[in-house]
Amino acid sequence: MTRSEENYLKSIFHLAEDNTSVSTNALAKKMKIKASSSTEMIKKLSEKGHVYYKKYKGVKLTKKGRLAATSIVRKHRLWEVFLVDKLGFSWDEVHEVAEQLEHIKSSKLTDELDSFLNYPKADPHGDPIPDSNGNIIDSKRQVLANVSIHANCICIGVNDSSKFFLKYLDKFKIKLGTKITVLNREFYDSSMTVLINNKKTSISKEVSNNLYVEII
Amino acid sequence: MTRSEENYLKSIFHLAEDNTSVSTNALAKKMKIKASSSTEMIKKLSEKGHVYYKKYKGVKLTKKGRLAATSIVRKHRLWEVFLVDKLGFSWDEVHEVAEQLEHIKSSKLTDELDSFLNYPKADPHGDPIPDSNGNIIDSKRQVLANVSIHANCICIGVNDSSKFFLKYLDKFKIKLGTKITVLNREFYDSSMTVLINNKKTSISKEVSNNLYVEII
DNA sequence: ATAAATTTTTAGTCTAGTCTAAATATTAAT
DNA sequence: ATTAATATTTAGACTAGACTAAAAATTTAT
Ligand SMILES: [Mn+2]
Ligand SMILES: [Mn+2]
Ligand SMILES: [Mn+2]
Ligand SMILES: [Mn+2]
Repeated sequence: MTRSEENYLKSIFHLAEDNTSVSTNALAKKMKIKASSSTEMIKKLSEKGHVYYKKYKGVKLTKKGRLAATSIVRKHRLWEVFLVDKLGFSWDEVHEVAEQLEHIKSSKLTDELDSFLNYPKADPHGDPIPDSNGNIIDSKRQVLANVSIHANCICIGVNDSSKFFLKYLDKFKIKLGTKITVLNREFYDSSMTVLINNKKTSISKEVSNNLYVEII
Repeated sequence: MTRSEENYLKSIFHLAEDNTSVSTNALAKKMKIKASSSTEMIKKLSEKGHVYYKKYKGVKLTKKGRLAATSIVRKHRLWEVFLVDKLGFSWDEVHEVAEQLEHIKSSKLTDELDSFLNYPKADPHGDPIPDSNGNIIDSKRQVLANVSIHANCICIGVNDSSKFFLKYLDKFKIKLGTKITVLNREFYDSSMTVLINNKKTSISKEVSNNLYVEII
């Protein structure tokens, strides 16, 4: 499998973790390539048995394709943990490097890394780490925006791993494990007033929609 | 820089660490490609200022090319240390994986890795690790074959990092740090009798030529 | 139900990196 | 100093993966 093939499979997986059908265009958009290119690659992946493909009907991962995809995701997230826990990277610095490291081919490496890191369940952004069979335990996470008033919750993940969002969170001292108490929600703009580190803070809907929390 | 360009520079470096001229053919042989391919790439590297090239006269690294090459070697060897010291790989398993890891682009990663590993001076095969400026402290290593009789020495490296040789050494419990006393040398086949771990062992010239030692 | 807009595919082109076969230059041998 | 052998370069072809432009299918709007 080439690096390019791996990236296509990973993108298809991310666009449809539930294994619904992914359109040529959606894939092209996600990968920042032209639709004609994704059509081409889809054909090749179909030949190789990684996806089901019917012209004009989009594409779905096969068992084999899904396993390949989750293997990449597993490596990506394990490396992110490594970078943060062992090398002192911050959570907004790891993604680009993990994009490279995820393509290293050595199951021994992946498994030893997993062990070295003490079998982490989630990456630095709270995303679950698939096991080597492609299984993902997805704790039904909910978004802060949907939490009812007066609830106490803990930040357990982010829905947007962009530098911009992560640095915003850093500024407000919000990280995984941070306790958040919902005080109020504005009808007008869906902004929320919350208590973080014993400080009242106002949070826009963009932010509350991108924070995963667990009620306690 | 593409992965391929990096591999060419690394090969040129290994063929001539002393920066003598490398022939098209030697490069092709080392990289297991055809001479025509190396000619092509040499031209491109020359365009980009990584090598000096005069038709029919072979190729030499420029300052810039040498720095690029040593950067790859630095990464290769640091990753090998990581794999052995942190992930429990044996010294005959690390090379293929390091061949992939050496192409990861992130100077922060490389430098943090170096720090995490406690600034190792040599990789698991005793090869020196270049610093980030491309400087290599090469302790003038000598080969066991050249050591005089009755000398006491310590194994500090191997000249052949192939699985075959490394596994041979494992079988005889020879590793970096192992003390070797030279007892005798046969005129006929240049084989040596040596004392290793208090056991008399006979060693062929192939082996003694591939073991670097330090006299104590 | 047709027409318009959108999505998807096809056809043809480009670059990187490889190859084979042929041409040319260099080196070694007579 | 020629000739033979070897090394190197050139020419032309191939594949992977991208692109643009145009054709075809599908979806949406009238
Ligand atoms: Mn990531
Ligand atoms: Mn992540
Ligand atoms: Mn190596
Ligand atoms: Mn090594």
